[in-house]
Amino acid sequence: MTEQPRIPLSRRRVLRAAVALADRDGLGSLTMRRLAQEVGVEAMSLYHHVANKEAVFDGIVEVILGEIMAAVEHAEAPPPERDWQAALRAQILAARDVFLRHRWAPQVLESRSTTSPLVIAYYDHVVAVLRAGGFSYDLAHRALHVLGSRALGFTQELFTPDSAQPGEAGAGNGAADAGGHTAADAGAAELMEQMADQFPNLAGMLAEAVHNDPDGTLGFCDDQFEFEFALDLILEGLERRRTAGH
Amino acid sequence: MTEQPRIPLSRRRVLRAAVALADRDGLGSLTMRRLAQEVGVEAMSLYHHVANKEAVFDGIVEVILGEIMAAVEHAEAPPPERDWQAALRAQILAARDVFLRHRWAPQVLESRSTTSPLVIAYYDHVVAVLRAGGFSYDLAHRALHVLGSRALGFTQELFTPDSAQPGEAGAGNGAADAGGHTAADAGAAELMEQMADQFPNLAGMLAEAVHNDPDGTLGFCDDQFEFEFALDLILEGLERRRTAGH
DNA sequence: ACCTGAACACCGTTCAAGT
DNA sequence: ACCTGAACACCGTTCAAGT
Repeated sequence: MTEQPRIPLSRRRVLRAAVALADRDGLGSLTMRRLAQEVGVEAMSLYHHVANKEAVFDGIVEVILGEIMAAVEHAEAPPPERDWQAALRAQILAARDVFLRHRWAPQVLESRSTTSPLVIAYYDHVVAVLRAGGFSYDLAHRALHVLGSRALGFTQELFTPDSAQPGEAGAGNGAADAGGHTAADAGAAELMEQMADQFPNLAGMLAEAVHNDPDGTLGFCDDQFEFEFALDLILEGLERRRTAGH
Repeated sequence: MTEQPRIPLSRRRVLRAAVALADRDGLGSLTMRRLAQEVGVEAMSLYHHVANKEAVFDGIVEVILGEIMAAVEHAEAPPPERDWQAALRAQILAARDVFLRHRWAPQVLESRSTTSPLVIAYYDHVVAVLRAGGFSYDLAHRALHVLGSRALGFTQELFTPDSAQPGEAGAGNGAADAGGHTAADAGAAELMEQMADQFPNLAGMLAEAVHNDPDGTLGFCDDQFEFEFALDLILEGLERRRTAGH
């Protein structure tokens, strides 16, 4: 409609449209029919450029990892021989920026059963940094396990002590909307008390955090701050083991 | 067929069947129709006991978290006031055992958009242990972020430097089976060389690990060992920050 | 109260047919 | 070579009807 279908379809164009669609409407909206519609074609035409839907997921993982590789290359960091911690830290935070632009990407990445060669290449690069920093292969191997997905710049949070995050979350046919219209008004304090009964320790944690931050400019959980705190703790622990000669 | 449908259906029985089905055939086989078949009923009958499929997923998360709570309560651990590291370590490893029995559980847990009250209760207990160990609320909060899902006993591995894991992995209509019949014989060494070219650092890591373990009784990645190494590194890092008075 | 059959609105995917 | 329409085999779910 809005543009004439001049350029012929290609695998690349399909995958870029898939990424854009997931960015805009969430992963649940990424169906073959919707994707076809997005590139102005019938669903079955997609199969000339991708084998099936699994291949689409593999493809968008490739796209995201391409962005990560580019971001890592352009990151400003000291040579790892001089300061491996600063070098790895800069690389990981650069990778993290990509995931902040594509919030659905961790979920897709974790859903892949066979590891993408680009993921392997990324971890190969991490090992290169560690080796340059004086790690044995053994400790480098262990470091990969300790870092886990954090090496790529994200952690899947099971539990955010923040207020409930709104918005769509998955495939979601809108449900679970009943009886929530008192949450913002008088119900807030009541809910707080209820939580204090059931989860006294978390409630205490929450109460103190609110107290410490009266201006409320920062959220209770500043994810970026927490991510860096955790990352530094791990890097420091690894350095300690390295100098201990593991 | 094999047993008469004596006892009437119940939410509890539906959820236990769902867990058993996921254990046996994988998460991809968990459809409303298959589940109904499993309890000897038509698919539509399930809707008298669960609201919809999302409710089934929420339900089996409840079941697993119930198992975890029970396992944690029966774990042998010193009182956290005396040794918080040993106490938390024992709790986390007990929780981990449950996930080792239900390999699909992490994926379901991470797919939930609203955090289960049982997950909150679990993390409340973690904070209790930390508080007893002398943590400020602030540092306890940070500890939750550092631990992430590791507090529950699992880490989602993006990349296992092991040999490719076989078997089913998801919804999987069997695909990607072409041209793999030389993997076990002469192809292995060839593949090794190919990897050495593309991923020199990982290849070096792999080569040394094989050399260090000539008997081959242990895999390259002993996950339990790695999990405990990472956990101890983190616990140690947290203790260091605690005594530093954060 | 609990279960059912038929039907609806979606999926991913195959196949024979168009240009 | 690339795209299409109709069809198939699955989903989750609704609804009116059975006992």
